[in-house]
Amino acid sequence: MHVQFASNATARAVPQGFFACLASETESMGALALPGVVCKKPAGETLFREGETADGVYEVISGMLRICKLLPDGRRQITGFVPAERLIGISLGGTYSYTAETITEVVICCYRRSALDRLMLERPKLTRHLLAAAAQELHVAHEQMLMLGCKDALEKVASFLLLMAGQQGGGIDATEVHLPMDRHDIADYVGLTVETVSRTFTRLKRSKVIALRTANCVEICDWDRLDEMASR
Amino acid sequence: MHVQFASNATARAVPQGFFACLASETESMGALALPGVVCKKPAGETLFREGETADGVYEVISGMLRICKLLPDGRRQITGFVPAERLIGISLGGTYSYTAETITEVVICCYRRSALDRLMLERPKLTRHLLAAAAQELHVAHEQMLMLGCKDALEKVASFLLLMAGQQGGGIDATEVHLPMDRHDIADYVGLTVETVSRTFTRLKRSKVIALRTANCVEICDWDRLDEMASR
DNA sequence: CGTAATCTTGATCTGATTCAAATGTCGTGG
DNA sequence: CCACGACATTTGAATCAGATCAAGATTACG
Repeated sequence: MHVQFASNATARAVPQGFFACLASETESMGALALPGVVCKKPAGETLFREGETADGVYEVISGMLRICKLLPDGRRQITGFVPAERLIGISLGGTYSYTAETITEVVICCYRRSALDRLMLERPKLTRHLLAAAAQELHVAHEQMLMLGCKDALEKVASFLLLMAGQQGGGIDATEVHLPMDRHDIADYVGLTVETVSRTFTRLKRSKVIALRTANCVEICDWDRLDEMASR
Repeated sequence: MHVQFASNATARAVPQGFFACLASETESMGALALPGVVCKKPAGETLFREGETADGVYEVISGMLRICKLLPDGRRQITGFVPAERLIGISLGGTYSYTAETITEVVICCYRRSALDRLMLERPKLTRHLLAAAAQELHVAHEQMLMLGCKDALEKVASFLLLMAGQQGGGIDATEVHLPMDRHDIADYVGLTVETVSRTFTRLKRSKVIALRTANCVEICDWDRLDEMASR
């Protein structure tokens, strides 16, 4: 496969869904060369900022990023956490409409927007795959709006935990959920303050629905009640 | 153009962006027949519900719809108001992830998912157009999350008014903004109660930033201050 | 007109924020 | 290994923005 590795890249993980989609196309296998560049970034780095010209689409291979938007006075909304196998940066306008920052060390694969644009015209399936990804993102965004607008603190935190548990894969009953982000990130995601998030965690702890191994490792003890608490 | 008109259809408006995209494709103009069905719906009707199998994509020709999601206990989040020239129902999963209801009488054009799916493989530009629409929706969704999670009542209502003013087209300085939805809809959109929305309107009125011709016709008197109040 | 709905206003209550301090965790260097 | 400091998390007490409950005022409509 025709992939350039950047500076400090690791070859251990191979891009999954997106790349697979490209590889499986029967037509013009010879000209497959989508110039995806795999590279590694340390935790706490900015991949791109809201407003910058959107010249790349990224696939997360391992690690986690946060997507956020800021108000002029510094208030921050985290609109999503992006785990492995997901794309970021689909925007198709001239500029990114959000900022992407690494939470952990990540390995990502970068595709240049210009190359993608060219390919999309030749590869209907690629475009459809991107459309599917966008539709999925949109679905998640709608769920989050429901949470932000309607739910109270307990419901928000419960929903957040279930979301994390879900995207941690591991299937049902993988009771150990690891939270790579800090309380401040969680707070900005659910639209509460750090203090309220912390209080809510202890509330869940006291009611024996969860247990905290460490501050960022949650054991879910009672899935059914957590589900109820999330109000769906 | 090959369009069927349903029962009580009006021919006055011709589908814009989406249709135009199809028509402008050079290839296979003969087989252009995308079976779009134009029809009229009265106010207060449900176009489709969250969870139903998503078998259609709709283009709004005139009028306005609301997109909403419900919690089991009836709490409602309106995730968007859809004006003319916009698409609803891009989901690509098996089911709609939200409910669409008419606020005013609307004229819409319905495209069957199956037909669209077939066409997408032949028409890269169509798929790209859908992708662009999805990306735009995603951008708006992110803005709304920022609003729901970070802003206070005044900022929310100000943002809402600016959004409505903006999508009312009419260019800048079209100070008359018509609000086809009721206060309850607005409340569920910005994540407040009807009472708080009402109080906020009077607050804006007293500070001479807006004036209310009627309950659903707002005159924006001071754009700059409204802009500040929205915090961007 | 009169009735029902929507919208506005007022008084009170409450969940979340704010401010402040204590506790816990981790890495560094003595 | 332990002491120290920096930082994240938790807890507590006071305050406040928005919700709730309860009337009025206004508009729409048969």
